[in-house]
Amino acid sequence: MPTARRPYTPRRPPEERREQLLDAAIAIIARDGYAGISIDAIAREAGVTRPVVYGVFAGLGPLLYALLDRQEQRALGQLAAALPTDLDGGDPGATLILAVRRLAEAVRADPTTWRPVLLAPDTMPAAVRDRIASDREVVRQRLRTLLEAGARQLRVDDLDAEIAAHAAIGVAEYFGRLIVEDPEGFDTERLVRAVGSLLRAVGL
Amino acid sequence: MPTARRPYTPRRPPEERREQLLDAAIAIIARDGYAGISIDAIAREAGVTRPVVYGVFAGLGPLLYALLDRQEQRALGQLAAALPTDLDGGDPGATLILAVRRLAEAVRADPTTWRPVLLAPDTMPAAVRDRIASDREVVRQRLRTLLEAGARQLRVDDLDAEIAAHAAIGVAEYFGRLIVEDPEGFDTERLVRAVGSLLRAVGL
DNA sequence: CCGCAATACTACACCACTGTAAATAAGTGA
DNA sequence: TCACTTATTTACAGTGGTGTAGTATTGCGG
Repeated sequence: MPTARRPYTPRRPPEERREQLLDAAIAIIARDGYAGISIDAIAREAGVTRPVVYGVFAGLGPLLYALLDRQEQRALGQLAAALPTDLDGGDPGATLILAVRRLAEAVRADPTTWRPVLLAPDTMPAAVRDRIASDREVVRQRLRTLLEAGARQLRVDDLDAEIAAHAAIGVAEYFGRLIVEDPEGFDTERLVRAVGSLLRAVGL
Repeated sequence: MPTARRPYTPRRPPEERREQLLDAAIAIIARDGYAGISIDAIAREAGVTRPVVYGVFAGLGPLLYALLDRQEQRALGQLAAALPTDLDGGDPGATLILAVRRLAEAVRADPTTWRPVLLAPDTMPAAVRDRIASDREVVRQRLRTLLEAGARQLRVDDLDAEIAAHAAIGVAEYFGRLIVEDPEGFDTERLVRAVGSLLRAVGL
């Protein structure tokens, strides 16, 4: 009796297979964390054998890089939508509150996109971590510019915008992780209120 | 010609061997990150064979847990030394600035202790991560109490101490990671000055 | 200086994952 | 319906790690 042959998975053009494999990788990360990721696990998750994966990606590193690339596009898009380009003389406080609410909602609505960015551990390939770090720097510079504009507008002259931008990124990523890990247990409005009273304490 | 026998490493009583192995683990983490950790790697680093490691620890999980345990004692000790127990009617601003400086210096002086706590990736055993999470909660509650006392003293009545404590932990851990990853490139005094001007903005 | 318990090492069986060459099935166009 | 391209599978060789049973060495107490 010959050993039963595995039934063929439906054929897909490479581009479609590629997306499917990235989705499989995300599913594993969401279910088992980054520890569970491997070419083998991804192939299994997609109901496919390893050579299929190698047909589309050169290895785990490139696959993870592609994954980040895809999720990063989405994350940066949501970020751009939440953050103003410049202040235009508008009310900096209102702008901040709006940005906070939008970001919190974006992360809550789409944790799958944000998880690989906010929770990338140091077991990720160096290329991936470097990319995330450089994205973070871009966002931080933009934030710094905004903070400087806000400070000018409010006649604050002793703001260290560099440090402040660091701190803002730190808090934002922290709350982002909180949301990703427990979207239900997070109260966006309470956060917004807290930002509101901080603004009041600073004097608008 | 019989294959050359490996020379015996000097014998050590278990307690001493235990410390040596934990030191070896730390060295690997510092050099290669958490990705490089394994019983095998630790044994090699210590110049010893695997069975020696198994003689002291039941496996990688228990070893990492023991490692965290040791470093955590040191970290919590430094934290306790940096954070006041209560405000006692002292100046909350000065207290905060002192705490910030002490913490920054503590992390800079001893990154080896803090790295496993601040940079524990999700590839760490669940037991380890849970322990870190619960430590964080303890610190956060203490912080919340301090913030409430400070708010009372300053006649601030709309502070959400829960959220504020979260934010403070978020920023503190972020800057902590910055220091651990690049102790030289970090300017403690500049950070302290920035906290100072924030305090001034809030009105002392 | 010798016996022996404590401590270390060797060797093996096993598992999970990697990467690739060769075989096979599935569609597609003539 | 048949040939052919393309996508998928099987099979194998290699790597690195785990955990343990058995054996050798060390160095201390007498």
